[in-house]
Amino acid sequence: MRHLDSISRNFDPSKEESVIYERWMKAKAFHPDASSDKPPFTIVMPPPNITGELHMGHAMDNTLMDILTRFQRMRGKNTLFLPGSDHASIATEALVTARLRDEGFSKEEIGRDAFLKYAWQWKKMYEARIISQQKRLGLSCDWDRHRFTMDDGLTRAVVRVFNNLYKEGLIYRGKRMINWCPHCNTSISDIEVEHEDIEGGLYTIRYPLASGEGSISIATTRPETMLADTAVAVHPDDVRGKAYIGQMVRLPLTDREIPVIADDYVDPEFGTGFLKITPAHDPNDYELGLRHSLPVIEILTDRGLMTEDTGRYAGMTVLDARRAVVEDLKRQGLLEKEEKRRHNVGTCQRCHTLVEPRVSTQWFVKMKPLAEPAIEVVKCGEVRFNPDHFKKIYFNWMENIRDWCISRQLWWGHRIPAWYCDDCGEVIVAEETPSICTACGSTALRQDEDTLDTWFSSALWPFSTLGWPEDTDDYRAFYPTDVLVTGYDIIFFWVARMIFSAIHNTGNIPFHTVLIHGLVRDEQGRKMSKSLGNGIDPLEVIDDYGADTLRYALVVGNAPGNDLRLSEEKLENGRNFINKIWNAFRFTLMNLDENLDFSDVNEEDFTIEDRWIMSELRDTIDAVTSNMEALELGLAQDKIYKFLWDLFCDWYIELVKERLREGGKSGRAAQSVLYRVLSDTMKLLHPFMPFVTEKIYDIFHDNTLLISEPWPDINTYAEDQEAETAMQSMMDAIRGVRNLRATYNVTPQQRFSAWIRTEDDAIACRMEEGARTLERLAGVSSLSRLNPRETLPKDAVSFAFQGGEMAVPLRELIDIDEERARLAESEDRLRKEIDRAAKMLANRQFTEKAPARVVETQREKKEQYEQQLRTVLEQQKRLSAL
RNA sequence: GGAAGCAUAGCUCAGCAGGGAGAGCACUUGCCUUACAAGCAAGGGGUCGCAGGUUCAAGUCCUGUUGCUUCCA
Repeated sequence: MRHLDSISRNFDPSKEESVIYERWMKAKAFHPDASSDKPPFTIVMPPPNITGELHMGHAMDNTLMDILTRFQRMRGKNTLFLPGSDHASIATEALVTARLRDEGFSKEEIGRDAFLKYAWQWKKMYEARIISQQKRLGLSCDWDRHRFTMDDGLTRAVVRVFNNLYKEGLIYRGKRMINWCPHCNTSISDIEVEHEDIEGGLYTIRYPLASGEGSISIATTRPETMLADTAVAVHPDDVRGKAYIGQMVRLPLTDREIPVIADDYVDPEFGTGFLKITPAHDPNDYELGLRHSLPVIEILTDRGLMTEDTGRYAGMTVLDARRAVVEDLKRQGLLEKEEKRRHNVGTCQRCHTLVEPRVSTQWFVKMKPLAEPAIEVVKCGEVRFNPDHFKKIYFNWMENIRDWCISRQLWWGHRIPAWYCDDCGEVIVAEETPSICTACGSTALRQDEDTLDTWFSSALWPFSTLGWPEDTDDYRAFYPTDVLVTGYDIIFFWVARMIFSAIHNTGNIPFHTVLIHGLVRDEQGRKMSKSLGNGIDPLEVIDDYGADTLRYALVVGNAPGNDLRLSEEKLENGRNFINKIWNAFRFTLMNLDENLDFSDVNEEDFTIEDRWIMSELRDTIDAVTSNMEALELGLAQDKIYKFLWDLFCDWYIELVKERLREGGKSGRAAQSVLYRVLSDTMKLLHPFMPFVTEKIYDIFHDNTLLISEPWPDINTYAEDQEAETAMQSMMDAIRGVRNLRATYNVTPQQRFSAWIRTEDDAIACRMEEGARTLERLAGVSSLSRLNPRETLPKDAVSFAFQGGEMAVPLRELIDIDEERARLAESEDRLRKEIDRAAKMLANRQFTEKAPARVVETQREKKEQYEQQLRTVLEQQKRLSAL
């Protein structure tokens, strides 16, 4: 056995963690064998973007997954935690472009191939950085199976899915209203648009009637789009509009005339009841335009600037054009009113530029047929959300789903596997690059310039990473996966799309459980963000506190679906906890003999506290295991914390110190219990704090890796109600004496004798056996039992504990008045309790309807309180006799 | 406009099967008791947002209401 001198006073994460991680790696502890016959457990990691560093959200997400993984591994599952990263098409392209700009180039200048080469370099660098960060967190991922969304295999999966969906008519190319980000210069999907209220203006414009008699007033928040108006609409039932329907109005600032039409889409309550219709630049107007076969006039370029045909406005930004149009209208006396108004605008999720709705030719996925089975698997419970209520959000989106615009005007990503024939215009979708046109035989083929939405490949992640579409060993062994852990912010983006993609392509659900967690917020509850500068870098925390502490802080109070505030306080808490564990370990170590084979310890050598702590450990294993199974990780960690600190350290260690000093059979038994209980507690805690637990376990058990050890078995510990009850009395008694000491400021050095009076022989026996414990923990120098009928000595102060009464001779030390007050308070409290219980028991409704167990509990409580009250009354009598 | 979540001690939050309100931190008091002062011991502190209802019994279930947050349109 090692000497205590060789064990430092504190656990030093910066020294130990990397060494331990190396040992795991060397042992291939994270690497499952696909041919194993153990039942599988699979988690695929939501791949972080290669755009930067790991942030706190990743740290929490990854920690939760690692806890589940380590737990299942210890439970004997063939466990795969598959890591990877995402190419994040739009985000990466923006960053790479910006980097190029810093170096003085534009992406157009260097061209597509050079740009991609540059992006791959970027990918290599950032991916490596992220992996090293994840390793520092202690993640037990199988790095051999690390995947990137643009790996060859995953790209094959993307191409296969695109081809299949196209053949099935579920992918189509067409001219539709889409969202255009003028800054990112690409189309984006509906869910990449964020809606926010901004302060803007409401302009009322006068549209003169073509007949020359009168005009129609129309309110709009986007006056510049009037240049693209192709109609004015009014609700068919609106009396104000009746006379105008069918007439033409002269569109100001242009030489066009447009019709007044009737459509019940128009809200008569809004503005003047008349609505300008701009099919090219508003999704609702576009739909309305289709119904009425209105022409579509575009006035914006890809860059969000006014087109050449807008005359004097050509080249202006939307905002400049708005000012100019308003100015011109004013000058012509056509601006009737200008008022302030908050209105809702769409912005790009990525860069927060105002999104321009535009009509454009893009590729789309037809969603309805794909959504239906995806809704069904959640409805029937094949896929479960935790917390359950998130499925409502899922249903709401899936049931109102619209076609998904998947093409992006970007270079970084999966290029769309479609080719166009320059000669006959044929569109060819294929898995391999075609050499001739399938329609006319021409070789003048051009591949579509665009790439796919990043989420198109992420949607395939649970199966593409395992080798699909090939029928690989991994795919057979680990698919479908088990739990998906992610934040509620990407239920639409990712979870929903994985579910329908998996069902459609593999015929199977991708996972049976979705564990949703919240966001990590700062101390004040604000979202961590770059712009606020309130983000905490997980790596810095690991440098300062170690990974175990960070993991602890990210799990403490973590309930599914809830946001989590991370604070210095929680980190200090975690650090203190590790220190506590470490010292419990040091204490144990310094009290162990060389011989760790405890076969010489017999059942009857165990004392009541030994039996008690083992019974408590049994309860803890049981509770923690069910919490883990129910994915209640915050609760599980809390239970281990309480067992270790409040029971094992505060009581058990204190209780056995004497026995350890004395040695002998009893000391040896205590050693065995310390060793066993601490070892098993390290197992329970290992998924949460893998490093410190592995280190302790390593010193206890040579050449055994805790990570690969089996989860503690509840059956190795006996349930011992007797020991639990006995210890309850003992702890009550000790607390009672300590309380008196504190109340009367009796110094710890001052010892005194005590009497115990009880009708329960077993309790008396225990107390007498535990006399030495009472001495050490409560300063009671000797204990003598009084006959139940015997009166207490006159100078005694007593208190009741569960099952009896204890008295100490404190008369000289106490203030009589204070003691009177104390007793009066006790009396008051006890009477209230008795009253409460008595009322319940007197209620026949209660005794008849409540479960017998509950009634019995109340009866017992009443008796206990009555007994305690008798003690107090007697004490009062004695006091007044003084 | 539609929907969801939250409201419990000074602060941050647990309380998942309805049976007497919990933790951490902060606070008060006393202790360097040779595992740990990153510690030990003893304490104070809450009409569980408000109003109804169901029940023998409601922080817990139902309805309404107020406030905050979020998602969708």
